[in-house]
Amino acid sequence: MPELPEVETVVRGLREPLIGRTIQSVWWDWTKSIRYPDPHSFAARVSGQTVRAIERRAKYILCRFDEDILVVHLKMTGRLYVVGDNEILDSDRWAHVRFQLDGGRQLRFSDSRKFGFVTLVTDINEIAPSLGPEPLSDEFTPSVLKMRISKHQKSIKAVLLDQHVLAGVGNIYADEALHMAKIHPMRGASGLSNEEIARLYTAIRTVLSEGIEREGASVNWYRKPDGTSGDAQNHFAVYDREGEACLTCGSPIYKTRVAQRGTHFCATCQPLP
DNA sequence: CGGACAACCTGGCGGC
DNA sequence: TGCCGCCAGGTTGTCC
Repeated sequence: MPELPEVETVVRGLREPLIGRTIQSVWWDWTKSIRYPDPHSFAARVSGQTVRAIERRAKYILCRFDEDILVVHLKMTGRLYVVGDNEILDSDRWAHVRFQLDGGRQLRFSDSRKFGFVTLVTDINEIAPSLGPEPLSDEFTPSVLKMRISKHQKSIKAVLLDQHVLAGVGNIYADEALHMAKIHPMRGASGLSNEEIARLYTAIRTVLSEGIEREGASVNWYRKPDGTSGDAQNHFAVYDREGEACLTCGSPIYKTRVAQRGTHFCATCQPLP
């Protein structure tokens, strides 16, 4: 899925068309895309509510009404977008949940793989308790990173993917950040030096910020709410570049398996001790 | 606690 | 062209 930069891009793109709009009705064709409450209760409760704010927490999209919060997780292939009156007949066989808005437009949750979901809560902690800090927030500092990763014995890659340690980093940006910080993904998280942690801190913030500036990475399914692609995929240093030359040293990029995830790295820039 | 793996699903791609 | 196996941005739960 979309990771932090992609979700942030979706959130920014939805504010203009959604804030101030009132949901009139809800249509669905896949019950499990609506996690809570049951679809009929969900539709009844959402109908008549007006969108007051759109925010992001980790990889969750928060659509705030007066009391309730509509939470959306895109998982691997989810999309959230608004179609206008003239495009209302556009077909999207994967748009499993559709919110009819006042003014004639429609908010769609589309998800070919059906891993994602929409749900209704009154507090984000109901679905995502104990999430780690936002990596781009002021509360995230090198010492916070050190404190949070050093208590884990597993690989640094696995720790970066753990949303309870740090919220929002996924498989692509974990590989990119580790390459930028010159740290091998299989290094033990508790064995990193202060200097390495400082580099990793800067690298995480840099790759995520650049990802947002480029409006996300369109690998496969991700699209911005307006339907166009982001640009971050054209700037990957290692992700999806197996066999190609490292942009830093020219050595071939290797792909392996770490934490059960495809993992890309440069053995020259990111040596194991 | 950590690691391996299955589940949840479908589509795209490479190989034969 | 057709079929088959494998891979995929995430998260959660189970088992050892």
